[in-house]
Amino acid sequence: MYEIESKLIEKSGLTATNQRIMILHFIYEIADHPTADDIIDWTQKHCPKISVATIYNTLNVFVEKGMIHAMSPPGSKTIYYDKNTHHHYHLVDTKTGKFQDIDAKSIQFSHQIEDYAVEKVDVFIYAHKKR
Amino acid sequence: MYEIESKLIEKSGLTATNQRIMILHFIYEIADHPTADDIIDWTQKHCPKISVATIYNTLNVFVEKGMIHAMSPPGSKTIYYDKNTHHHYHLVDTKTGKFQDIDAKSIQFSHQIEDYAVEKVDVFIYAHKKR
DNA sequence: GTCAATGCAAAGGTTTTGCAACTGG
DNA sequence: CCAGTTGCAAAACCTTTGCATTGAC
Repeated sequence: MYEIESKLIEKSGLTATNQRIMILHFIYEIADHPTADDIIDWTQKHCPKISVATIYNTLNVFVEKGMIHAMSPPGSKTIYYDKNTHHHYHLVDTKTGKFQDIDAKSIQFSHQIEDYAVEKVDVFIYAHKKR
Repeated sequence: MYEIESKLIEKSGLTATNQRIMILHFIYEIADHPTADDIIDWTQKHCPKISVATIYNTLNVFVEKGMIHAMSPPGSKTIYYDKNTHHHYHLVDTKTGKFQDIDAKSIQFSHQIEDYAVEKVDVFIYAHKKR
């Protein structure tokens, strides 16, 4: 149980504690772009006495180590966490507020920005489903 | 003086008060992607006794009315304000942390997202200038 | 046994709110 | 005047911090 999570945590040089495993498990296997609050809710139900301090600290450590991704839609200050897999963008459904991963290949960049070395691109597409 | 700002405020059905004019003036004419804090600093120097409550309220009203744009780079919780002109994206210089507007035409979308009606696209490009 | 990780509660910073006072048309 | 706007201070909110305790190896 939780071998994947444990491995990932240890690979980053951290101790695979219950709290960390549960947080990572939630982000990787259960939640879809959760906020810190979502994570607090779920982990506190599934892990007796995990404290918010630990959760915030852990999330910061995970982001530092590159195990998860943090992002916030432009104009919002809410941070959403995301498993850090391949390169993808986000489609924001403006009706539901839900995120959807979309493939990076659906967007092409022309070489207009030639004197810059692009490191990372984050794209937020706000849209609603056509009836 | 400040005719442009006044017109814009009144066009949105609001009273063009000193406070509102100064806030809008700063965002439109002086600042480059300021934060709420930048706006507080500047307006309080140029407008006696403007309160933070008013500034925050005004910013929220301006955003609602579409007079300005609010955005926060993915992963950050700081909100930056921007004059709302034509459709453009942001190039984030990862060395300096500064934003730069880039033309929307430099990015093309393939029609992979056919069942969604796209309303708005926000693109954050993190890059650094080549040597 | 030792160092890292955790929990608690308090502090921190930012934004919002309630309400009374003010102001512009 | 009178609705809309503002200022003040308090509250709300979310996140971080300090420190003592616990837990992993």
